[in-house]
Amino acid sequence: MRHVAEHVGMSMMTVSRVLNNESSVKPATREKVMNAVQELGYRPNISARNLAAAQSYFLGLIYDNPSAAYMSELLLGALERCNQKGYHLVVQSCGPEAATWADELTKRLTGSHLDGVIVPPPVCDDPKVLEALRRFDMPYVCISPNSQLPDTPVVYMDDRQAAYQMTQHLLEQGHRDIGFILGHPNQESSRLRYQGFSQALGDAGIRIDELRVVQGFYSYKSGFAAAERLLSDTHRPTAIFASNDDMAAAVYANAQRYNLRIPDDLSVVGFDDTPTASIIYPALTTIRQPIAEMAGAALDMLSELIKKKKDPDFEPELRHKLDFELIQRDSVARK
Amino acid sequence: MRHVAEHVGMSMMTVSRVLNNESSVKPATREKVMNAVQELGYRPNISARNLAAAQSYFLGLIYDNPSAAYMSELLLGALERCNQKGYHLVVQSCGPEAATWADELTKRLTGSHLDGVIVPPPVCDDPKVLEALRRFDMPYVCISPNSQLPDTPVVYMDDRQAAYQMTQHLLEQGHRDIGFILGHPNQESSRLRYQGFSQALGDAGIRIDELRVVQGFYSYKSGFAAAERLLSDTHRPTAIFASNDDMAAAVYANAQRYNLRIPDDLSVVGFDDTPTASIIYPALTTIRQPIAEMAGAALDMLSELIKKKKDPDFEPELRHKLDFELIQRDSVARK
DNA sequence: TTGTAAGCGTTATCAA
DNA sequence: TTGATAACGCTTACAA
Repeated sequence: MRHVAEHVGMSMMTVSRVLNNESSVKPATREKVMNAVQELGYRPNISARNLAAAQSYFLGLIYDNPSAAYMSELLLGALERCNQKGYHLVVQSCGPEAATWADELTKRLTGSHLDGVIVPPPVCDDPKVLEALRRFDMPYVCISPNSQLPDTPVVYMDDRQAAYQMTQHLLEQGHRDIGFILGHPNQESSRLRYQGFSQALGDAGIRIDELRVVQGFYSYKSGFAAAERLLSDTHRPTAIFASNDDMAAAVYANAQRYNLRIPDDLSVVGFDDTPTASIIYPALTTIRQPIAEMAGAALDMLSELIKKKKDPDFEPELRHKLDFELIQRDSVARK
Repeated sequence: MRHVAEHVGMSMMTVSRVLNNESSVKPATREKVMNAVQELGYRPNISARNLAAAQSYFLGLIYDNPSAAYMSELLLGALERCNQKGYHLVVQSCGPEAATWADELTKRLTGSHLDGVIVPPPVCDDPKVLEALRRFDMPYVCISPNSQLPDTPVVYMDDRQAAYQMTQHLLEQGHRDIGFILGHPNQESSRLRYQGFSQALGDAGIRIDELRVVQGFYSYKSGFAAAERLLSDTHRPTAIFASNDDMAAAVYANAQRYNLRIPDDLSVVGFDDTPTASIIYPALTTIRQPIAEMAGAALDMLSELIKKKKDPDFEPELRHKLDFELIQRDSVARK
């Protein structure tokens, strides 16, 4: 940095200010400095900056036992935005025991020099975790939490609306007798997806047959069992709406045992648009969750919150809703 | 750190030495310091350490357009080991144009304060990239590169041996007429897997039918086309060995169009053990690549290389072979 | 709008 | 085996 300063005949402070985009620099000076930086190929030393500014530019991502596909997309999305914004991501895995999430976190947070953390499900649904975070005065953003507390920054998607739209799609294709496989009872998304489904049916004036709604747990295995209940019935539904892609894949598997061809004998739709959806045959019609975008939005929000910590007048948005997309592939036939 | 030093009545230097595991500390002193560290809940400031030690504890992971599943496992594996060793991972995405990988890299490396980089495929197969790395005197480790140059540190798996063993498994189940779908012609793994296959056949005294060996490109789509060529034959093979799981999934899809039941009418095996392998029905017999372990091993090797940079007498291993695993599931039947 | 001086928390160096 | 002191490269706080 000294080189640059000498090169333009100014003090290091001016260079520093230019590099940090501070407003109190004359444009001409700024440009001169920028040129010198380019010319000399100068890059600031991150450690020195962090040390002096008492900021680490480290962001935490707390996770536990997630679906690998979900985690991977989240990670990639977060990583990319981090690179853009000059942050670094520290991925922290909590233990699998729900009771200790908060303790684990406390341990890791103590003396870690994180500027903020991103909290995806299911960790964000532990009130103790959020409480610990607040105790540390650590900025955080939750992703798709079960409940949206008023003072908690969140990034989310409208699961209810997505399920509603998917059900409408089935209805438009002439299906009237639709089976539904629920997600995990502890997760709000399950409830929302079911709500969207039943509301669409209600709005179309179709009475919901409770025998057609079976419990699943978002796992392949649970989906297989649920499909069994739906398909073993002599009077089968013409379409099945599985609350996620893994369970939809399980419906495919079980349908084969009954010699049912998809979509001719049975239409199937899923939710999430994981890689699974394109690799099973026929390719699955599903809802695309913008997971990577969520991570990006969460990072944006987090950096605002960090800014707010220094300048409390600043009032960042606390909730950000992202759009889903209904992806039509080959698993739905006209009835 | 001062607190700790005062607490044990010693200088900060001693504390520093204990924390860095230096040998020249009396065990009694070490223990006392450690206790104080525990008691006071002291955590070193990473930025300050990096600044003083002129090490960043940042490691780069250079990637481009990888299979999401592969990347995700690699990432998670690398991340975990990084956490253990006190490193941080900076994930760098190169552009998709092969011509510019090295340039991209040069740009990112200039002034970035990375201590070393991990180079997974396909980036590690660009000689210019390796050359650039050497020019920067930047320690690096390649993962599963196409060619193993003598002075290049690598972590790899024995693809040939794995394919050999898989073919033996098929042979043991009584299959004699086995179709093979090749991987991408530019990737050495394709060649090795095919070598293993043909060698196993040769060792069993079976002549290889060249019509049974069809080109694929590791993609679902290419696998589908390849399967078509194999299955449209009136005299069909009794088993198909696809060079990866995605292509095996495509064989499943195509088999359905011919009303072939797996494994009764057709046995199928894959390679990689991606999540796909467990989500398709019936679950796929395949080879598990220890991707996360490779990342871990690469990190170990990298930290040795970084050590060597300071202490050139030190001679770390330059190649590390990891074990694969043959995972038997439900896609192979006795013939 | 720019500059000066002090210090951020650690480790390297040299001396004891 | 331990300690004193000077960096490390940058930013904050204040002064000009």
